[in-house]
Amino acid sequence: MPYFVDVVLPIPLERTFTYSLTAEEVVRIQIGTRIAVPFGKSKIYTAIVLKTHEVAPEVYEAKPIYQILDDSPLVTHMQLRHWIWIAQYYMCTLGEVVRMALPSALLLESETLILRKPDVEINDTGLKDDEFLVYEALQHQSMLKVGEIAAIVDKKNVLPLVNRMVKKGLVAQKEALYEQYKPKWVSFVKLSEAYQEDAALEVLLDELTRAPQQSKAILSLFQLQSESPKPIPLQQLLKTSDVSRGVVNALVNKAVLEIYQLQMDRMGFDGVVNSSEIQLNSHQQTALDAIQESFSENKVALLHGVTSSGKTEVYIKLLEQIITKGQQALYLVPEIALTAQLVGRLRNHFGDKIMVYHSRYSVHERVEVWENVRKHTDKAQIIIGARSSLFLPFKNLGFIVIDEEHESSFKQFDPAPRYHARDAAIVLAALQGASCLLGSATPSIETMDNVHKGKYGYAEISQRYGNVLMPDISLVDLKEATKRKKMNGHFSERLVVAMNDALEEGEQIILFQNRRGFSQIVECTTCGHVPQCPNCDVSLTYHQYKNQLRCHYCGYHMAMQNQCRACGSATLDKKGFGTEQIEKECATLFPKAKVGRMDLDTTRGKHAYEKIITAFEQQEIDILVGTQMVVKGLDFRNVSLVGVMNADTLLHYPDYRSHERTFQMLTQVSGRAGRTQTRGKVLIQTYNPFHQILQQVTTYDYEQMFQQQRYEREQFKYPPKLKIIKITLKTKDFNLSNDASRWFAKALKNIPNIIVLGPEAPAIGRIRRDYLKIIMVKIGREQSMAQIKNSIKRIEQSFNAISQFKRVRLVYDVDHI
DNA sequence: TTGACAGTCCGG
DNA sequence: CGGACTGTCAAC
Repeated sequence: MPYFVDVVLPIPLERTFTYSLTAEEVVRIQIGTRIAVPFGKSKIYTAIVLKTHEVAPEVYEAKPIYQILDDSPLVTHMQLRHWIWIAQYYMCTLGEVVRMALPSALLLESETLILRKPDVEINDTGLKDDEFLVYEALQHQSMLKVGEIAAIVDKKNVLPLVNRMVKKGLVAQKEALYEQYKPKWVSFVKLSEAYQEDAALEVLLDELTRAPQQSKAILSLFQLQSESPKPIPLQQLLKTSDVSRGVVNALVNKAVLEIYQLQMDRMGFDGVVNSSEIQLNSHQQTALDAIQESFSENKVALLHGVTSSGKTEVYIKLLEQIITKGQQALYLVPEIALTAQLVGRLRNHFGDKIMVYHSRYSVHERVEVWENVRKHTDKAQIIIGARSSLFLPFKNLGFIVIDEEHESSFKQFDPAPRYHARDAAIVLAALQGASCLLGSATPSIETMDNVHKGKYGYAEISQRYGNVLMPDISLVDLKEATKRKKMNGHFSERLVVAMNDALEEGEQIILFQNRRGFSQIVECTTCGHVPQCPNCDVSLTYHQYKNQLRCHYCGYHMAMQNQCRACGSATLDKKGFGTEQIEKECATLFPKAKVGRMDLDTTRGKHAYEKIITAFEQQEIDILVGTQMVVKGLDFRNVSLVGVMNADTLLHYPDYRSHERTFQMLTQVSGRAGRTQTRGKVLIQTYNPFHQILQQVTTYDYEQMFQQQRYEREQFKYPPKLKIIKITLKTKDFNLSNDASRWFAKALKNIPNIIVLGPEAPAIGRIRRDYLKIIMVKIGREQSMAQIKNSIKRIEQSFNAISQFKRVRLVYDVDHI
């Protein structure tokens, strides 16, 4: 009887693929097992088993699989169900979800290797230049990867070259699968069996009197043993005793010591746990009760607590309860907020019951977290992570908390799946029967709307922890200040005075400059020419750290020019009002103060971010100038003044969320001020001091902001009243992009009960040589999303049946932010 | 997404 | 005419 297996491959194809299995293989495979399968002419991919059966495919012959990769399934049923939901809801393929979900080290792919043939003798004249280059390289290395060959001969497509050489019998080709994950082994030392008894030991020490280094090593070992019963790493012994590895080796040869290996996780925690019980104040306790009440009704709950009201303590209480029940918990944070501060605080409380998971981790570290979660080890009781931690193989998930719920970085933008981690987390919680808590000082309109509809539970903390007062926020009218010539660069007189006061008191200052003005462009002051990206419709931006001009969208870069490309004059000027400029102005205005800067440029390295934060915490920096980054959940005790350089760029951002986002951002950044007894001060510079949103920020009127925004969204047909699907068409041919997008929009308009807007060219009309067109589809809440998505997919099929449209790529973004 | 294959463009 | 490049199609 033949057996078959249906699998999903980590590539953007709708279909599943069927392979044949032997009777012996079929018993080793379950749903969720990884198997390696040949795909196409030569590639081998990792696939996930969806089902095994005995129905032979009719129109093709199934290939046999290559290899079974797991003894037990790597992916749980629950995960697969969740992933299928994501693929369906966000209109992408299951394969794309799989690629995103699995750490890349678990997704082995074959690589073509080019090998030297041992006994090939060649007269060099028979070889072409590039062939000779490859041949020569192979005399030094026994094998080369395709990419390496491309680098050697400096060509993009080297496959024809390789094929030619294989045909000539110069080289051989091989497909190899790499096991990318290598467990880390650490050496430990212990005393041999024979010397465990005291008598034997005494004899030994006597013998070693003439080998002082060796006895020093033994004594250090004793010392370490007495300090802790844990295994003693070899490295630690060497360090404590300060003897060389040779000395230890000698003892091993004498059979006094033994060295053994243990597999270690790359991430350990060896700090001190301060498990003193957390005491909630009455506001926190009331909130906790309300949350638990919602949970008992199986509702998602929102914790709406003003900045520094102590939301984290409430989370910790709930986390404690979950892990005592023997369940796992997930603590989701926006990518940027993964600061050492939060992790440190939770580690301090929970010790090594916590693991952290996010994209800055190496592939190895990610596999370790994956395995610990899958086995539900003690270390993986609580996972703190960015959005991708939703995809971990939880066994018994009891609780998800989504901190800073309103953050738009929870929505994935570029590669599919374009999912919203908050929404996907709520679905995951429902699947797993886990409770789900959203936390924010400035909840999103969507979430608050769900509260008002009674769909979500609600808890509020309106007092700051320790009854610290909310900062005093005032607006500074830039128009007025400019008219009266009271501006000094980008600083109003009021801001300068306030800063001087703060500095005199020895207090710290944060200056917030939003990202819009971050990048510097280069302009010729003679002819006005600004260097453009050749592939995209954007100006190149200047990057000081490499003295380069770069494109944000495609990565194109060139060296900084000395002369204008258009007119040849050497009058190039760097323009743009970024953090760097503010930093410079600060240095002139406040020569005695130490100024630090935090933006994309200065936080490039792995630890750069932490370094700046630490320097600021330890008050080595007086004034911190930063972009959005400074807004996120940081706790600085000594900051008494926050200055917002210009609120208007935030406000006038052209999308329906700009007002909501301005409120959130300004409220959050204000929250950085005055976290101790002195009342913090916030100065917001703006040309529109009478703008509603700014007024609402100064009066902390969330409710009014919410009511007004919800009303506006309803009037102008935006979420939460309606759902939005953004469809982007990309193609290299401008006319085609017009024709195709018009055709598509026209077809969409035949779907009843939806609103179709566009096609329209986005602000940046061309990226990576592709012309872009955008069509927005708005769907009423009462409509069936699934049905409408099906109709859209059907239109896509007819679209693709038109031959000229085949080279237009379609991108769906459901719940576009 | 990848790779093979066909069609097309370009310089010699 | 070969080589490089582009578009199109199938993959189990």
